[in-house]
Amino acid sequence: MDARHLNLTQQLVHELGRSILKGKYKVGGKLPSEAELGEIYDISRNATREAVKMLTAKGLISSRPRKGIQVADQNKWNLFDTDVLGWILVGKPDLYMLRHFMQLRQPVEAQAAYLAAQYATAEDFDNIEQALSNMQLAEVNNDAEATHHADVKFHKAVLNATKNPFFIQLENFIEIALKVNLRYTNRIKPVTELEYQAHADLFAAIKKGEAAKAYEFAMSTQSATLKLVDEAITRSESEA
Amino acid sequence: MDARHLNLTQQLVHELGRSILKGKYKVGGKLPSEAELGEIYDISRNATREAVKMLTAKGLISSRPRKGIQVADQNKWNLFDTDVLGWILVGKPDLYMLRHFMQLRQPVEAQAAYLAAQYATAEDFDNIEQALSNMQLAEVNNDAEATHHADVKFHKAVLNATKNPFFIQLENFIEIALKVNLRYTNRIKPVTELEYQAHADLFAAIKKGEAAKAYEFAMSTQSATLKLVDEAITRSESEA
DNA sequence: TAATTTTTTTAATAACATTATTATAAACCT
DNA sequence: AGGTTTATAATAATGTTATTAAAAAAATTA
Repeated sequence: MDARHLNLTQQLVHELGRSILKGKYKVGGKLPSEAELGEIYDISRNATREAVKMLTAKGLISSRPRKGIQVADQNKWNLFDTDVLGWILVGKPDLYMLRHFMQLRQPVEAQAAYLAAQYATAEDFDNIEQALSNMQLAEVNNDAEATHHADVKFHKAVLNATKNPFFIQLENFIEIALKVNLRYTNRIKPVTELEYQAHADLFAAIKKGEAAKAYEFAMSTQSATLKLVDEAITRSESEA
Repeated sequence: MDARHLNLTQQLVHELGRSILKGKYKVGGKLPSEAELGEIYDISRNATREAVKMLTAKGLISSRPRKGIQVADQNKWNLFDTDVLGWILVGKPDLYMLRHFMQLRQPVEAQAAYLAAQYATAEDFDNIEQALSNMQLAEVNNDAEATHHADVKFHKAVLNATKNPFFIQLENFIEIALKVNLRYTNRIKPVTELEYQAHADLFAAIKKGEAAKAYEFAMSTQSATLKLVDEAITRSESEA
């Protein structure tokens, strides 16, 4: 799991980041002091301090003299940070989390499709098309992993085509959203067919520059998934 | 400008962050080495290193042995980080940047309104309503600053009402978007009337739980602004 | 109760040793 | 000779240790 090529600081950042998102350290609760952390993980205080600073920069913790290091309020967390998103996966994403992802993903994907139809270049078309053919191939071979991979690539390519740095930045968000989705796919969406066709239709609209149409395609696809998630939640709540 | 209560590390973080977003250090270009930075800003190497780590955590720079500290690719920047967003303002946001903001803001606000209509609590209603009355008062008094302040508060209250951490996190994004907007308001939108009414209509829909209606209200408001920005860009491009 | 002292913890500096990376040059093979 | 591999040296970050300063909470005292 842990890449050994990471330097000590980054190793500790990931260790603590994961721990916080797993709930080992509670929101508002205290972490061990600098000295103690250094002791526990057997690294110097300076390396420890650097890790603390990095986590502070990501909004996960705050550290003040005499108060020590404490987990910050969740609304301070930089949820769009690649690392933090990754740690969410390591944590315990549930159906509610999946809904949160989908609630944002829906309008983002739709608008991205709209913008892509307006701003995509020939290179973007190539990228999207390649992801698409990979997806088709993977589906024919019934290769779930390859399908997922192509899916991620497709959506990233669309985001890239928007030429909007905010949407491009959301690549990470979409990637993690897809991973969380994957985790629940069996439960909420038994049928994985027709995935390719929906993506192909979206691409066709983008390539023709039909922004409104692309928007509607993306919107309805995401809307369908969101509906499934809502239903799954309703189901699980009625069971309990 | 610089708050003196910030510690040295944070002061340097802001100094360098602003410099990078102002373009003083170009993307892919090199910053002074750790030792040099310490020399320049007259702080120790440890404090410098901590600042470098924080900026690394925000995706602005990367530092590797022998290569030195260099400005990372823009697509690595954590654009949704509060600090980074703030530094964008200090930089030179132009109409294109405003468009980028609006392109994302539009669907986010619309979806937020939709979700708020579903999930808002009595407390949320109070918060939104209070912002609304502040806005009305400010408009009557022709107090631009107070209007802006109430505007920010209104949109933050709506985002909060979604109960979705991702939307709540986007408070910063919306706040900066509004500030960038404000900077261009005179140029792109000479008439600032009817602001209150649009917000009041949106709140009414949210309070009645009419999600689809709230969505449409927000969408059309944002759409109108985006259109104005698009037109302003077309105008300025035809002039040049 | 209010002011003061103590104690804990981070903030900051300094000096030093290590490791990783890259450019350069030397050696080595066709 | 030309190209490839292999040492080597230079550079800059990485990491450690030690010490002092400042801040803030808690305990003590007037």
